[in-house]
Amino acid sequence: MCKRCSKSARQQCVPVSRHSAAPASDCWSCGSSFVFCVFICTRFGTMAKVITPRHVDYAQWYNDLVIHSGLADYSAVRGCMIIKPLGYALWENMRAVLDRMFKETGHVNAYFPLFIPKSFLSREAQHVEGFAKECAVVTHHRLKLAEDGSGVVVDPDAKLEEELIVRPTSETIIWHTYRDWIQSYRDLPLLINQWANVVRWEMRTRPFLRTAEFLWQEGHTAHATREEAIAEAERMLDIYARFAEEYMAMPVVRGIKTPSERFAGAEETYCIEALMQDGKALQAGTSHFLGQNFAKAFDVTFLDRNNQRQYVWATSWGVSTRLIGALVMTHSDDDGLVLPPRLAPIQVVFVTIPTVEEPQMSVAREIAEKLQTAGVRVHVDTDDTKRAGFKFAEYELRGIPIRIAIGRRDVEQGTVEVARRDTKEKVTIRRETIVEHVQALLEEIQHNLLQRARRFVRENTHVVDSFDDFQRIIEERGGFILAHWDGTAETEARIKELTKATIRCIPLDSPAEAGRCVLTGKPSHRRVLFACAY
RNA sequence: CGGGGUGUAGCGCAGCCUGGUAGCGCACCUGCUUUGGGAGCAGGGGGUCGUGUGUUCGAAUCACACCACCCCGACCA
Repeated sequence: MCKRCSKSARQQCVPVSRHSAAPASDCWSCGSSFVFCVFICTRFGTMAKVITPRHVDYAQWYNDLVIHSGLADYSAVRGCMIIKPLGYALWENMRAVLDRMFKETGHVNAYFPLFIPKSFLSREAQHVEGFAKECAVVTHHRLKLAEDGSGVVVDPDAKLEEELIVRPTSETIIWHTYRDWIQSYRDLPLLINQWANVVRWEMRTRPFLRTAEFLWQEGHTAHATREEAIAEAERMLDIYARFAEEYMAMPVVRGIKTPSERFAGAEETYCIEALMQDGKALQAGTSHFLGQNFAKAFDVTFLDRNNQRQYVWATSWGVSTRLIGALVMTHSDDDGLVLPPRLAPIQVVFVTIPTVEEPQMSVAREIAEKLQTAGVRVHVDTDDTKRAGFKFAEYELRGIPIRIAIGRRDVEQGTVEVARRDTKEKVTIRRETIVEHVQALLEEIQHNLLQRARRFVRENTHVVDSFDDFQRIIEERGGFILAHWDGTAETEARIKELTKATIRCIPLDSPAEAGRCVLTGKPSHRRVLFACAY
């Protein structure tokens, strides 16, 4: 694709080599040098999947990877994606871990309607303002056959009395319901979570990162005191951060949002921010202290121990399938996905060489069974229509942490070849030691991914004191910038205008430090985290 | 919502300028030979050329309109 004239790059003939970058060249149409993706010709052999290398075009790499790895597919509906079995299995694993963490902290699951009466969205002014522009609206409830036989049309007689909004989030309908559920301090706290889909009619979409419909969980809690609600919001943020680091191997910065980045209707928005490989930040989860805003809008009160009527205090918190995008952009490389073992749907895959020959298959099955008994998620490839080399590339593309290859020589010598996805290293080991070796290696890969990602964040976090440096770093390298800010929305907006960087958060662990605003020079008492964001 | 671009086989593209009834690579199917990093050879199947109207003896090709999608901005978990 040419950035200037938008023509596709002309196909070029390049011998098959997954490991050499696709060459860039001048645009064949307009002659500019903005071409950033040249297709690799397949004439020289099977070149099933082509992924644009990251250094050529990071956004294209991401799109190629999501499609070719089998995470997701484009759909017939604009802005909506199909989550394929691999992507969905990842989501199921994330959901299982988070669900357990929620339940361990006393939360229970429930399900509220997809449709929300329009009038509900008129209740909390700020909240409405935040979502009104991107809502899908249901106006009719019936179709009929067109009179000219051309298909079906909306039946004008089936107009809804009150239009329904497809939920962009469920605060309104949930708080409408909580009004009936909460009478007394004995009904509190109310700790409910729901796993659901939501719709936000976005202008521009990207697989997993921003789609019109997405899957998420939304927790909605009610509390008797302000302090308890704040503690809840912080506790859930902590769970998100722990999940990101311990399971996704993705380091995050915990912080609070500035007023301009705050959730519509919240008094305080907490967030975890992650840094992607291209130096852009990604909000990976949010937790909100909603104060009494929704309690007041929906008149949710309780009688306390002193028989005093009070409004309840609220929180809401969520993570979405966006986490899959975050996972991809944290660990994956030019050869495909790299999945952390704790979330990988398949942790170890067995490939026999040649294809499916005995006794290699029997050996593979035997070892696989031992691993499975030891709690490892394994897969034995029994497909006899593809060759070993093809399978190697395919499983690397799909991010499986460990591949075990068994050939004739291995059978003779009582060995197997173990290859790890994160470093691409291969070792030949004795068959008897396989279970211990694999278990240790899975742990090491998990650990290595986190360490590698932490190093990346460390090397791309810059403490900056002059606006010149600020601009230069944002332009040349990206990454996180820790700088002083005078605390005003005007300065925040001005910096965004000049650099496209926004305040991602005010880090919770940032120490008090006297300084001067990087733009205005006005006094500041702590550094905030800036970055260009997704 | 502004600016640009593209619609031809499942995917990626050529053909269009200069109208004559559609082609290439991959994928797919069959057979043989291969098999320690995306196999080779031979044969084969598949397309109302985005939609509509017009010009013409004749339209993938020219004109107009419409639709869809993509990219770049503004907006956003």
